[in-house]
Amino acid sequence: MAIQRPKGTQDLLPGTVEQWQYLEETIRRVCRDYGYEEIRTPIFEATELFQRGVGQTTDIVKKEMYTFLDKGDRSMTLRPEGTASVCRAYVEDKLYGQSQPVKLYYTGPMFRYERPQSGRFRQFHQFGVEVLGADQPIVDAEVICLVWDLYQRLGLRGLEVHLNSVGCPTCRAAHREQLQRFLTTRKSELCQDCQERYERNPLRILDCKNPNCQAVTEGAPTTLDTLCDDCRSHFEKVLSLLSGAGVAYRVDPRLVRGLDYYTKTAFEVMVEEIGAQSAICGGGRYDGLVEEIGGPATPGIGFAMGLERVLAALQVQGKFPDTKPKLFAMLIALGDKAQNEGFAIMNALRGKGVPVRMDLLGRSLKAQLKAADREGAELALILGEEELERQVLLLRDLNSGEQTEVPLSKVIEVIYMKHQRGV
RNA sequence: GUGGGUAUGGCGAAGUGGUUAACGCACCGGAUUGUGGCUCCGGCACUCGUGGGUUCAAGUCCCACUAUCCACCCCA
Repeated sequence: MAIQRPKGTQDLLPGTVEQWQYLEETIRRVCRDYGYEEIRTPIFEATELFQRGVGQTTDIVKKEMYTFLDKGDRSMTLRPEGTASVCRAYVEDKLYGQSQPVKLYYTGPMFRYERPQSGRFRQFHQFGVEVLGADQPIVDAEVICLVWDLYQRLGLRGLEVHLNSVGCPTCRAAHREQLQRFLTTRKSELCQDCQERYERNPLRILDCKNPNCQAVTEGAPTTLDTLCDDCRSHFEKVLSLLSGAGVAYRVDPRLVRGLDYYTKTAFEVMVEEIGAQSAICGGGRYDGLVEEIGGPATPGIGFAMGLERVLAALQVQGKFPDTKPKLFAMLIALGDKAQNEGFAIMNALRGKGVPVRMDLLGRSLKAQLKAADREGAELALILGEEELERQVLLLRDLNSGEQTEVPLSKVIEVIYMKHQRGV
């Protein structure tokens, strides 16, 4: 059987690629407007970076990484997300020495070994933003506003920003203790996974989708209940800034992000109608991450957006602009000599920026006209032996059917002028 | 990793055991010789994901494998 692409990957074909380009262009424009600069990091990194950065207890590290040994027996991993790499670069390339904060963005493929389904792939694409070196709540708000603004520019509707604060290490410890105390008598009612989470990472029990666990945790203390004064005022400031900016957010005390590095603000943007995987963007603050991977203590915040999912939302909402490239003229040459002459004319016109094409299959006049029509050409430039003899070219308007003769010596000029006038 | 659905020409899609595998779209060719878009005519699957099995006979039944889709876990 013929070789097929790896499971969970996709070939992006003409017709679809234009949609990606549109999305990417919009992203770059927003980033430029907000003063974020692009960073490009390797697509694979030392496995240890993700183990330490993303966290040993996360699903990503436990079961989803594409890890391999290179020829020097070093363990390498195709990046499952972008934040760890950006922080590594911040440290390795000493970006902390530049004026702070450093505002970066990236787009590119990420890899996770999972069973594919709607909105989930093994190779998928993310656009992400990271701000390093600023701990003020205004940064959290700006980053969320950037996301919101991007969606507005794309024309997406029905979005909801879910917001929470998971606190700092201090209040997190207090929360952990309170939560464990709350659950202590009903621990046996929890699902298998949550029983394990009870010791390792009780916070995640709040996020369990099992209806039984949700019932058990009804009324359990949330991270919001146990925030320290600093975290609380930080969160409140973020909320008030977002309200002022007109962002439609909803505080969700049970929102817990799947990565270990988050502190304080955590958020997700959800959109219905694209299937079960409705999170279109996720992010938050990670004030301990840079230090964790060996850099100076540096606050950070960022998000990652799944481009496949954004495109899916644009698709169902019918928000793509028309991007079909428009053909202006089809040059139809009949016979070998005419082809030589026609080819030269086509090149001259192309040199002046006029979109012209010629048949590449040696087809009949009829077939070529048909093709011109199908490709939406305004004009057909017909050059046969007869015309060549008389040094003219037939100029046929494909909309009206009108046909006139133009001397070969004036063709370039005439067509160029018509193109300029848009006729 | 677990569960369910589906696999027929480039795409969509009939076919519910029995001679030559509907149809639509797309594509190609033609309808007086060098003229498109509409119309008409014609062409386009020695074969039904792969491998076994049942049967006189299988695209149609059974088994396995593979692929794909959807869902769970989790996430983008």
